[in-house]
Amino acid sequence: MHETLLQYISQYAKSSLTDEEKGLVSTAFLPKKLRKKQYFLQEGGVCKHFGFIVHGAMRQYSVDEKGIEHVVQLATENWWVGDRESYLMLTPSLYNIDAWEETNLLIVERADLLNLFQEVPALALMAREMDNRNAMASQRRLNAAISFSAEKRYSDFAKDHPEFLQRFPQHLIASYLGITKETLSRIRKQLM
Amino acid sequence: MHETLLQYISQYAKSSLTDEEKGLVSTAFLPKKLRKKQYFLQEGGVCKHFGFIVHGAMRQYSVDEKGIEHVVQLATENWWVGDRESYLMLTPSLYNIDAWEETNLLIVERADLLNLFQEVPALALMAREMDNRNAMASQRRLNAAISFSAEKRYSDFAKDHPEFLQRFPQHLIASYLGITKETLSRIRKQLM
DNA sequence: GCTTTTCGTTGACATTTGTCAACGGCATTT
DNA sequence: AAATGCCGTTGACAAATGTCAACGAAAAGC
Repeated sequence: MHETLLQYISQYAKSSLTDEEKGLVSTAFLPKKLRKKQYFLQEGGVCKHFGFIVHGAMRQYSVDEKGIEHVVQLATENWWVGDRESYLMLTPSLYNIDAWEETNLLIVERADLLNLFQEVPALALMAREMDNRNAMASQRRLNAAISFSAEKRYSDFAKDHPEFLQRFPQHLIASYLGITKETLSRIRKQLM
Repeated sequence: MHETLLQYISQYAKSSLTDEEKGLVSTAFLPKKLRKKQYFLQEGGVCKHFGFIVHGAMRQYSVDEKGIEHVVQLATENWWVGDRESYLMLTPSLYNIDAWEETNLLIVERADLLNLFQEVPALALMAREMDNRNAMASQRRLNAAISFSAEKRYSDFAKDHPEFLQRFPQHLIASYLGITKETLSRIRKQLM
């Protein structure tokens, strides 16, 4: 169960873990199973855990005044879930995070993670690497949102994340791209 | 000249610098003056410096196939400028960064900054704090881009950054919000 | 196996936003 | 003072996208 995570850490930290470090990590990250539609975090709640997806698929989204859901993130195996702002500031989250498919997570508590960063340097390195990747991805997505047409956003997405097209229904993809499901349906039709 | 930066660092690192550390920082950060419209970074170039704005106003933007500029960031006093992706990956940047007003910067080279992080722990702390703030701001802006109408994006922006309304012309604000200057003009008219 | 939900599509129409051209005001330059 | 360029606004119109309703197919639940 923890093997995937341990391998993931050494891969992104570019260094391997000692047996002791592996033990520390395995102790702090607890397995958790989520059923379909089950919440990992609900709007208004404080994000006190981060989760690593071992198997499954999840989404993070906000809900507007009209009750419409807006997907800010889709995540499958080997992705991290959690709301960074709420986690860092201990403020109520603006987002919901739930399981789209039945999902196996390894979750870690805030305090434990902060300790682990001291004890397992590779984990801190990995976290920094993830932060950087996340920052770069956000910048690109933001630029796409203000610069590109819905059609280009979709074809870029399909090129960059073909696996998501299989994994998530079109209305979630549409929401992620900031358009309605009807518009996405028409764009796809036109791309043939 | 360096006073502003030194104070900024201790403020965000929540710790003060020794005289030796101040010396190291002051040596590594070189003053640079940019005239209006002068580039700090051009598309295709690799971002080898980061800049701290002591006085002035700048913008970061991409240019699409039609030659239209899309502003991804506006920055004034006490902001950092640079393209993170290019800086981290040493790849050609997708963005231009230039001075909107005459600007005084303190710039630091990649290698020097990496060394400084070892020698001045407070600087590394500050950088981490900036990374976190940047990540939170990106998440919010992304959510706004896919969730809110142009009108709401503008009024939120006006509430959060009233100083920018004075500092930058409307067509730059419009671009930052992902709309045209005509649309922004009409939105403003309607908000009265 | 049957029922219920979810999903994707389509049509008709409304709304939002963009495009293009023109104009006047204002500041800067010469 | 005149000329120039930049800026914000407006009108007429076009294009993109959203809304609402309906339908059938597929999947999920019972």
